[in-house]
Amino acid sequence: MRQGSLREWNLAVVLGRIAAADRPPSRAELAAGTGLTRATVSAVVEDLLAGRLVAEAEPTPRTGAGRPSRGLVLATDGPAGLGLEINVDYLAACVVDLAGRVRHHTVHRADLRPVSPTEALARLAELAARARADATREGLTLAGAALAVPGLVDDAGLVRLAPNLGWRDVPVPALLGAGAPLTAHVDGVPPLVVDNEANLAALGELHAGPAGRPSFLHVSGEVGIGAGIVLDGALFRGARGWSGEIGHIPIRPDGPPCRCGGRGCLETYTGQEAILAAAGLAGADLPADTATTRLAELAGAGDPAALRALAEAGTALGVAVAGVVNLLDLDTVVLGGGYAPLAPWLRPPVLAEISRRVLTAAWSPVTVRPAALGAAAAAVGGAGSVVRRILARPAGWLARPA
Amino acid sequence: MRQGSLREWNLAVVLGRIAAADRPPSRAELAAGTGLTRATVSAVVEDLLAGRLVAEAEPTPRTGAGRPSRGLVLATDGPAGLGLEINVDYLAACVVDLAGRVRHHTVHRADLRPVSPTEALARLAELAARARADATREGLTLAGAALAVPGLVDDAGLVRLAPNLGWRDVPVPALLGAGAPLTAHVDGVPPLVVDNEANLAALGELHAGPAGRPSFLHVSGEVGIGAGIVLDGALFRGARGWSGEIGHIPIRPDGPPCRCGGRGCLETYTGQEAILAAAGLAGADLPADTATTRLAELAGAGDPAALRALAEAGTALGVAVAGVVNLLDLDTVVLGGGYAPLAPWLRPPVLAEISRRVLTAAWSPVTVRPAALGAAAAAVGGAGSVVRRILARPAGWLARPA
DNA sequence: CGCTATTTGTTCAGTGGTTGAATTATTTGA
DNA sequence: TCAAATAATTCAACCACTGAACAAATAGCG
Repeated sequence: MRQGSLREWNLAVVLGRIAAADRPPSRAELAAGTGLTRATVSAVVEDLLAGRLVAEAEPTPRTGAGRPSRGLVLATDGPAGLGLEINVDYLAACVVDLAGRVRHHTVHRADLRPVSPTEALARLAELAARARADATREGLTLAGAALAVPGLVDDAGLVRLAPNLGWRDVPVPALLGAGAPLTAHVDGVPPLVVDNEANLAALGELHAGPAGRPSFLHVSGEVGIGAGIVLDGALFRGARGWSGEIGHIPIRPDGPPCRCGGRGCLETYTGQEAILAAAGLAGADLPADTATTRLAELAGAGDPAALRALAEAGTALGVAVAGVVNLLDLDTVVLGGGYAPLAPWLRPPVLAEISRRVLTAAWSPVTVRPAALGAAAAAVGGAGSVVRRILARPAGWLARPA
Repeated sequence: MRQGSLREWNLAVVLGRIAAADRPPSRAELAAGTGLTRATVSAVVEDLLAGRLVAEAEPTPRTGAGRPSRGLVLATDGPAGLGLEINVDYLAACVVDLAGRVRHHTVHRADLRPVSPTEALARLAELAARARADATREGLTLAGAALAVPGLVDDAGLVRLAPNLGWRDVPVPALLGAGAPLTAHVDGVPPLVVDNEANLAALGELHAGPAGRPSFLHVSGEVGIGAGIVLDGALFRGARGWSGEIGHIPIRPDGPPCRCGGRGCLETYTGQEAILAAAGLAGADLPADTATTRLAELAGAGDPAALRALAEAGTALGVAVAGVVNLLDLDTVVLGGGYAPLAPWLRPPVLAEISRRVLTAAWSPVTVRPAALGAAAAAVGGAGSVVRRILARPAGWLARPA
């Protein structure tokens, strides 16, 4: 560790406190909270103010005796993150500022399966350009972009396999034109990172949820089933970045064959297609989200086939989730993606399996809840991950060439 | 971060490099490796030498031109860790020095099930006293102790549940007399930490194995089945410290009932008792380790019942492990505890299930290997965790009152 | 044997960043 | 109007790292 690292570290510590506080903290409060002296905090805050990462809040009318403190808030006219998402039946773009507010959000519904990767990415680039224009108009500077894809992605942004999209070895950053205005690498990170949809959705849930360092499993039920694993407040990506393939956890070793080559995988019981088929909606040939909405309506109306399909799917999901909870000792499971609207019916059987199968459930219960973020959660999560990177290491942003 | 933290950090960085190096590094090499100047490294090393954490190695006869370098090694007469273990059929104590060498090791075989916790811990205290005397004779200073228990342990060292030992809510630190000579808290950590046997065994494997930041699953097959999860070179304990309960992952949701209340848990297929019963060794009433040895002999001799039992157990284990590997994207699975001697027969079916069920196995193979540490791996791992704590934060040790 | 090249480790003035106390700024309450 | 109280800044001191110069120790070579 060099000498200058000290200042870098303290920039991150102070900025992190400002971000985590529930009300704008003063310099004095930051000093008390961090253990640094007020002199040091003042110097650090001066750097942050100069770099447009924080701003002084409007003075609050009533405080008490003494010189009034000036609260510090995250800047809403500084850097922002661009979040993009390609999924089977929609494209999305959004912009999130440092404070975590969604400042722009577009969702474009269309079945992407018959479309070539090149064409799909061209359409996405259009959405991105519009988002960028919007951001510039509001005085924001895009600091980077994250693209969510429903598949396995390697470090270079190559989409190795996106089965439900029919993609294989698609070099996304090159095709997306590397997002012309984002060409500068900030702090060694490329301007566009491509990541798995489930990972980014879990990140979104992490930052939308309560503060702290939670551990939870975010299950994303789309055509496939992905999971994002958050451990101690950090996304766990696995040795090669391919963690979370929960869809192929074996439920019955001799169950129906799965396209992965195994038998009785979770996906054959709880994948979107399996649920819809069991509910008698298979032939309808509706777009996936419409079909899910329809299923929720039927279940709400008490349709027996729908209720039975959801109960069975929930039980299979519960078996898999119970194994994960036993293994990782998680206290929360989040139902996201296509499962979020179905949560009222999936939750009871999942909870039942957990309480049957998790050793420690008796002492400390496991929470199962729908995702806090709605549509295109992965896009929002991706945009959030961009600004989080700046919050975690502000020195890199402050030292940028521009 | 205070100003002094800089030095604290650099002490840890330099000490870590010395520990990780495969041959004693010189101050100059450390400077080149860390990016610090030689002046700084010299100052840091002086502190470490004064604190008896490192020592200068014997000068090597041949070097080349220039002033000969003086290699630095971890001290073997400084702090050491005491590792203790209570299991169903043995007690163990060992002492590990900073360099990771086992300087003392005693295993005392006895069936602990009919013995009261108080009596068992009294016997263990005796082993610990002997280990301590040995350590003192060799010039070592015990810096702390870790006790491995086959059960769920909370932060305060209370054993909530050790089913195979028949323990429930046993306040171990109080009963062990808190190990009289270890009463000082070093750096906020109590002198005795109690932890799960599988966790400590995994830690032992982590440090005995190759350097780096590996991610692996260490499966410990004793009477119950526990697993220690190492992610990015760190043990993952879970939200409440109860991770790794792999024994109750569901294999067949409608399989035989398990004492946990669920059905078809892994333990009902691959627990020690289940394997022995399937091999026709159930009635023999041998101590567990003897029975395992006998089973290995039978399998080695080609006994059909033994081979069939092991193949079936390995398949069930493989199903569970495949799910874990899919979920966490691990590249290594270690067979430890009672599984280590059976690894030649368990490995093929486990590998077969992994290659059938793990999506990414085709691109990057998963290694399945027996544990590197032998008997009482958890005791060695626990002792190692004590000295690792010092290596990770040497300033705390250097600043100790004594 | 003496000289040079070479590499290691130490010394020392210089610098960046934190520290602690004193000082200034701004408000409330008597 | 003034004292009390709290917030923020200023400034000399200090700590740890930096860079360059220097001393130490060895190999190679004539």
